[in-house]
Amino acid sequence: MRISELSERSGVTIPTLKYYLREGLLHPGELQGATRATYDDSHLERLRLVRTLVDVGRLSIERVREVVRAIDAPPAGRHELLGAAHEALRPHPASGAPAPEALERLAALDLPECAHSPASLQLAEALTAAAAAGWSVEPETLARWLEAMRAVAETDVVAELGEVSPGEALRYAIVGNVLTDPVLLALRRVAQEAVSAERFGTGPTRSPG
Amino acid sequence: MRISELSERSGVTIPTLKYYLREGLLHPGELQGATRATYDDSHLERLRLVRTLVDVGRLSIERVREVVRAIDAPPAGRHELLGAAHEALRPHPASGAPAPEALERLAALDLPECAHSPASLQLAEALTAAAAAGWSVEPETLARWLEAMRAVAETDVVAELGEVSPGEALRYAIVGNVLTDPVLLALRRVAQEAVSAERFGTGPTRSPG
DNA sequence: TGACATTGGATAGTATGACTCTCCAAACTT
DNA sequence: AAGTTTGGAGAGTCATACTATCCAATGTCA
Repeated sequence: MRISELSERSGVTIPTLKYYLREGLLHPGELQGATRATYDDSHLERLRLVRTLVDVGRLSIERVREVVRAIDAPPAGRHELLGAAHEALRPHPASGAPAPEALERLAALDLPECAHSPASLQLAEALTAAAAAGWSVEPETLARWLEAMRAVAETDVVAELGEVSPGEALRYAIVGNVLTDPVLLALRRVAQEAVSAERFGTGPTRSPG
Repeated sequence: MRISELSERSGVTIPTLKYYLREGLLHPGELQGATRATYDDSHLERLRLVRTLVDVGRLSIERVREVVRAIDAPPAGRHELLGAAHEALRPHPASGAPAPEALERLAALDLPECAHSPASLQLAEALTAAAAAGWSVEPETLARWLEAMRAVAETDVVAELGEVSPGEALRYAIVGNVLTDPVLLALRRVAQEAVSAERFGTGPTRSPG
């Protein structure tokens, strides 16, 4: 298909398509002369990925470029794949390096390959940011939350078991996390409301005194 | 204290402080003449809130303004408080209104006051966005995740039980969610790695074939 | 075959958000 | 009295993510 059809079918304007091509978010179409190129389903799929990362994941264009490059040249091992996905999804740098005491706390969770993975680093950074803002997460709380997230992760990793290519598995892991992170956080809020309703009653208005 | 001291102690530059004052993120200091005003600990605390929301929560300035207004004029009821907190923390509008089928799915979770809370709406929107991007979350998965998040929420709401003012409780709920959402997501990734390691072995590199 | 639309590619411009800078006169400090 | 600091207002800056314009070379269709 030509660029105009790609634009129509993807819902992305031609100027934006050209921008994505320039920025390396979209691989070039097959050139058929100086002023003609054709695009195919791989471009449509890529655009869906890009729009998901941008709209839902709020990733910057630069981060999206990292993601598509990783998907186009994925690591070979299953485990490295997950690391690459988590690396791609790391939150924007808020406060910087994790505090030493945050790293120590990871040891208490007895995880495999503790402080070496992107996820562990992410956790240490999140704990550091919370501590800096005066919020402490108790060790028991952290352990309990980890158990809860383990139950969630059981569901997650099952999805990556299929015999697909590394690039496909990586894309799957990234898109899956980007799309379901908001679901998970919304479920947390819903659960908070449920617990609150149980404790304080479901009546529409109650004064706190 | 004067603005220069407020700047030093908070780590926020004077121009930015003036900007926050203009934008209503920071309440005015006590005027003591045309060119003098004093600030106190309430300003320091407010700045810590604003910086947390901006740096960790990535909230826009406009959203932060909503938050501080809500904290300054909070709803009276305990339950409305949580709703106000969730309203403040709603994700940026990605795809818009939730699909009808997403709303139907909430009914299957047998929650109190299902489709009326900000959190339920957030969940419906997240499910809609996922579906639009071609990702379906199975009902059993959703139910399982809800159970997991309920365990998390038990810890959360306990923190709001204290006999504090509504404004303080609201601030607590908002800051708590903003600071621990990243912790929770990082724990999810860590758990994914743990599960992956269990299934595929902990060896540093394994080819997928 | 020739007018006219489309394309790839390059360059420049725009909109938004979040600051940051500059001024000014009126205090305050010394 | 000289010099610094302040509150307040307005304009300027910077980054990000597009969006618009131009151009010559095709392609298409009457």
